[in-house]
Amino acid sequence: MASGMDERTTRVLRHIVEDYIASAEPVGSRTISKKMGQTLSPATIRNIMADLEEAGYLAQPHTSAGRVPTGAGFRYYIDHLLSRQTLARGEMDQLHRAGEGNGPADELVRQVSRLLSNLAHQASVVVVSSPEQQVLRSVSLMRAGVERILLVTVMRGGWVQHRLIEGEPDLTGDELEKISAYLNEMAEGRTLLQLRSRILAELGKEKARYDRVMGRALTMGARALADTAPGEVFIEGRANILEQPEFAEDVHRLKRILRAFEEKSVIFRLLDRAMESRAIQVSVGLENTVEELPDISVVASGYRQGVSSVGSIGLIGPVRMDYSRVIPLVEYAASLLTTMFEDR
Amino acid sequence: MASGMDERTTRVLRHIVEDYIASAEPVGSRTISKKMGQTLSPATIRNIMADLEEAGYLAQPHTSAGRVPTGAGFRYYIDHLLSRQTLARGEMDQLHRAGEGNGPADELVRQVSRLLSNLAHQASVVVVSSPEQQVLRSVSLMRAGVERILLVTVMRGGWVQHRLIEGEPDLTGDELEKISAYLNEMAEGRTLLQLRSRILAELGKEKARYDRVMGRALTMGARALADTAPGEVFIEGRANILEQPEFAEDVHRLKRILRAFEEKSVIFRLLDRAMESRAIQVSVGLENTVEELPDISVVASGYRQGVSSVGSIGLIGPVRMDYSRVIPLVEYAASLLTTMFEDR
DNA sequence: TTTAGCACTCTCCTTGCCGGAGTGCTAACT
DNA sequence: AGTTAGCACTCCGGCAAGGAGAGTGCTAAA
Repeated sequence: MASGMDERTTRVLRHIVEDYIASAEPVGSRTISKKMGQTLSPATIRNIMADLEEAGYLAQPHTSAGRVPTGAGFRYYIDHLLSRQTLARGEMDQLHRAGEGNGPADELVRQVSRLLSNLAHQASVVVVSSPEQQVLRSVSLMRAGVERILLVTVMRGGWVQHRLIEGEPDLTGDELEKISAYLNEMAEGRTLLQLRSRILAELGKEKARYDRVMGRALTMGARALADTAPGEVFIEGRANILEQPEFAEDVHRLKRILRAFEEKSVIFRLLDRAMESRAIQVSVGLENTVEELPDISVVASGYRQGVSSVGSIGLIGPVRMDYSRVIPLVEYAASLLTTMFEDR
Repeated sequence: MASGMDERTTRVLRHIVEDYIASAEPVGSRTISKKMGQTLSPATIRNIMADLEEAGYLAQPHTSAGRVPTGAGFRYYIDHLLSRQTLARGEMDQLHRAGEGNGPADELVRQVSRLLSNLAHQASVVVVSSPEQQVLRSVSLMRAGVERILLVTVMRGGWVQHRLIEGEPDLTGDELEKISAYLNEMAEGRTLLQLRSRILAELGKEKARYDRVMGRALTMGARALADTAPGEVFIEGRANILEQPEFAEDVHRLKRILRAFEEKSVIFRLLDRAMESRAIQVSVGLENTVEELPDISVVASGYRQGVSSVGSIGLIGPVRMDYSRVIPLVEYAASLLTTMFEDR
């Protein structure tokens, strides 16, 4: 049914969607007729529009307003009609500079995200997936208080994380260093997951019971890694979504989305499809997996550390987005993150 | 001039401010007369109101609206008329639970902040001042990539921080551990500031030139601590400010404040007065130090680690805030943070 | 000094009206 | 058979007029 449209019809659809993206207002037959160089009269366009409406791609807010693309309309546009804009040299450079600077990984990621947000006039989100699958570069145990030990892990790619181990009897500095060194050796080059199972395996062996350092290292490691860490979320450019009239007008909608931004789990759900897939993902309105936000779109792409995906970056905004511009932007940002983490 | 008001006048002012806080609408003489048990007629109240307006405490949006307190009116109310509400048992318990749980310090602070925001229906902000003045518990150097070393510092109170040292020639794991151990010993119990000057002092000495481990430790330490870290900002409950009609109506104002939330430095400027002082600080509208936000209030209080202030927590919202409730809330939250960091 | 009374002002809501934009349908045209 | 001109119709948005409501300032009396 979707492909049962002739070329003329799809051209009309394309113009409607693009005009609506630009103007945020229902678009009428007259406008489209002009835009297509008068080759068809408004009346003809109206007929076509009626067909498109019947097929579910357009809707009328009320009789005798213009037409507005539906979710399905946007979907069709994105899948079949979209012609991507090429990014301006300057935009690419800006993103590049943001990502290639010096500084800790999280800071750089934040900057890229923020810039992306400003360029797209949408809110930008980065999720860093739970580091379970990531390869460790080094770990260290540090004293963090009375009966508190901190396990710091640095991943390949420069990601730093720490977990608190509480209620651990005090150790001398020397002991702690030894245990730390032992764990570090065991960790390097393994993923967190691998490290955990390795520790559990070692714990079962005889030797662990007799070697004090080793025994302590293993039990502490096991405790620290027992529960999986949740991963992180960065949201930048919340203010930019006020640029979009759909949010500026409707406080209720704005509130819903701001609330969603405060729930990490919601953001995870929004972006997790993109995390797995290699290609860019666009979910339009109702398609997205989060019931609370049926009227927003997410454009996101995963980025990788070596071969394994470690997170994703994307934009969140109203369904009416300039996809032809926003999709290349997100793709470029994602590839930038991938290269950022490559040589680290 | 301020104290040149008789008790009756101030009572009227108080009622006006409180009514306005509750209703968000200009309040008229009739309302106040009723509220004061008819002891004075509306006409009398009107006279008093006229006096108050002349003195700068009230304003009329237009002839024949009611009166609205000015910034000065709020100021006077806060300084002289305010009677604090006592917190509900349940609210205190909630805050307590949020702060006394297990987990890393930043996580707990976030939770407290968030809860505070929800209880007050305002956005909540926590700043953690640059840790220069804080006492170190332990430090550790970790490998973080090719020619990258990570310096992790844990403060008393459980605050964790890390800085990247870039372009550092590679070391064997063993060397790194030794250097780390050496630095750690030197750091414990000192503030970052002290550690830095200590390092610089040692660097000058002869011995550093001959002892390889020591030399490297000192130069790396010096490099890592060369520039001061900026401190951190957590903002929670942005969505809650939409509860306030003044922001829900006025998109422009909302945008300004959301933008401000994305600039750490602005938040620092907003809260730094509170950081130094021991008492709670309330800055009303124009009083606050940030030109971009002349129409918002900040209620904030510093919290301490031992004797030195290490940050502050507060609320940001419209000038029309329920100070009698919000001030005790912020105070309690601040004292909670102080005790949280005490036994860590 | 307080208050009742009154005229006045201003906002806000409702109502009614008009113009503009857009549609659907029909009949004529190619 | 598809396309288009013409036309009647619908709906929104803006604007003006009018009335209700809330509140004020002033004056004169208590």
